[in-house]
Amino acid sequence: MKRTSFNDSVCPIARSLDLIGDWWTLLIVRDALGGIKRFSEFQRSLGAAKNILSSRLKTLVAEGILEIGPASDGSAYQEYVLTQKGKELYPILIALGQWGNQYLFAEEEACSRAVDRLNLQPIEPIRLHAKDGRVLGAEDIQVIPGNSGE
Amino acid sequence: MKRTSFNDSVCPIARSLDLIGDWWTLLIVRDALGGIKRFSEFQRSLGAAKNILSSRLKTLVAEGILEIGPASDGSAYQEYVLTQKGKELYPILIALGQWGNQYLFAEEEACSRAVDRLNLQPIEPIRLHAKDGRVLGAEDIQVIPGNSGE
DNA sequence: CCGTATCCATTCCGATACTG
DNA sequence: CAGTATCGGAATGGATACGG
Repeated sequence: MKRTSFNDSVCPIARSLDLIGDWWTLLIVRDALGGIKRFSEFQRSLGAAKNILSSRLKTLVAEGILEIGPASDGSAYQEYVLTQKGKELYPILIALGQWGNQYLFAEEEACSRAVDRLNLQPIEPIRLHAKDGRVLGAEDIQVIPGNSGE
Repeated sequence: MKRTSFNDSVCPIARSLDLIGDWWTLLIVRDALGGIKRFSEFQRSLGAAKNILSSRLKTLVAEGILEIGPASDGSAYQEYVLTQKGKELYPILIALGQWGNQYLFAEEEACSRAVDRLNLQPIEPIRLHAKDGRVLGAEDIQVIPGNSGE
C-alpha cells in the first residue's frame, strides 16, 4: 500500500504538503534561496546521500519549483535555480524558521536566521492581516471547506 | 540506518521540519485549529488509519504541541487541544495554504480556505516586513548561518 | 467509542560502487 | 564534478483484529 496522496484534496494545505511536505525538499528550497545552485553544494550543505538528493532535485524540477540552467561560472555543468513558484515558498520557510526559533531553541543558543539583506536586521515576525487591516491570531481564523472536510 | 535527524541542526527551519515536517502532523494541527478535538473526528477528517493517527497524536503530545484534556461534552473520553506552541503554528499553515491555493489549483476549482472568522473574508496574503517597514520579497532575504551551513 | 497490537507491503534512506 | 545503479535495513502506512 502506498501513502495516501493529498493532491486531489480540496484543501490547499494538504495539496501543498503532498508536494513539499517531506523532510528534504524544503531544505533544498532553503538552500536554493540561499544561493546554492550546484549539486555538490547541495550535497555538502544537506549531508544527504547523492541518490536521494538526485531524486529530490528531479521531482522538484518536474514540479516546476526548480529549473535547470547553464552554469553561471565557466564550468560545463548545469545548475538548479528556483522558479517563481519556487521562490514564493519563502514565506513558508520563514514561518517555519520563526516558529522553530521561538520554540525549539534555548535563549542564546547559536542559531542561523533569515535577515533583511539590506541591513542584516532580523525580519519582523509574521503577522496575518484581515481585509480591514486587523491583525489575526490563531483564534480569529476559520477554515471554510471547499466540499468535503478534507 | 535511520533518517538523519535535524533536531540538533543550528537552522531553525531544519529543526522545525524535524518535528512537524511529515505528512500527517501538520494536517492534524490544521484540524485541531479548526476545532477538532476527538480521536474519531480526526480519523474521519484525515482518513488515516487508527494506529498511525494514534502514534502521531502521541508524539504531538510529547512535543508539547497538543495536550490532553477532559472532554468538554459529557462523555468520559479525553480530547486533544492545542497548546500555545501548537497554536502558533498557524502562520505556517496559512502560508502553505496560500501557496497551494495560488500554484496548485485551477482558477475556479473548489478549494477550502482559511478566512477571517469575524466576517468570513479571505485573509490577506502574507507579507514579510523588515524592521523599517519595507516589504521583503524572496530576493531581499538572506540567511546568516549560526555556525555550520546546516 | 477510544484506542492498542500485530502483520505485511511499500517506501525511504544511506552507503558504496560505478560511469562519464 | 555530477550524477546513476544497486542493495540492505529501517521506518512508514494501511488493514484488521483485539481490549478497555
